[in-house]
Amino acid sequence: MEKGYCPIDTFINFVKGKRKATIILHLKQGTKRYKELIQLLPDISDRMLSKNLKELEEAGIINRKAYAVIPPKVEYSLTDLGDEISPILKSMFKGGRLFEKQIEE
Amino acid sequence: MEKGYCPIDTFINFVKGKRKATIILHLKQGTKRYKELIQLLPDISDRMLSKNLKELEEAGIINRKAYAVIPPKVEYSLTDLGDEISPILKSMFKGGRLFEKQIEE
DNA sequence: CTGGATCCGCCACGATACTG
DNA sequence: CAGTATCGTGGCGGATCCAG
Repeated sequence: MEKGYCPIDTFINFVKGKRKATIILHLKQGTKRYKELIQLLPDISDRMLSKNLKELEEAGIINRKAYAVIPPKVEYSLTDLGDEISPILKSMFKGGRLFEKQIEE
Repeated sequence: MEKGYCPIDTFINFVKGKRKATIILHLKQGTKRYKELIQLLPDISDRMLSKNLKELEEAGIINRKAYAVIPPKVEYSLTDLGDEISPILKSMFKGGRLFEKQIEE
């Protein structure tokens, strides 16, 4: 992941893609299928969801489990690493609300 | 800041710009001048630093204090809001190290 | 149902040069 | 010293079509 940057930048690079963080929080609620995620994220395209899921998988944040059945069935869930970082996302969630609040003023 | 997204995305949008987060952490250490920041962030361009500083100022995260002297002197410091979110950045810092660790393996 | 492949527009970012 | 102006570039993200 690039050069000897600040770890914060590393973190952001893993999480910034479109709605990656939001995906993680949804998976924190439990295992989800592809279609369920699409419905939970109404403003994301197929292409972006699959791309983000693949990147999250490569980053070791989520597990991908495909069943060899017809029609296809794929389940996504958090890895241990995903569990470790989810509290950080939670605090970012709270932090984001601080900003939203001040925008209204 | 776009639509009714998840607050996490709001947070990321405020902080993602190249090395904005790193700037905040440096200012957490105390008031800094423009030139000091440039030296602390060796891989950032003038244009990016001034742009990020301006955005952070508009976001209410930092204060900009210019002195009408020659040569010019400008000091940057964190606002209360900047103080509030800095612990979140700290935890992102720790989270980033988790990723870096696993990259090596 | 779960994606991959392709094309394309837009914006963040980089490098350089210039100003009060 | 502390920026702004300008130009060029790469990659993110959207839309659409196709495949197993």
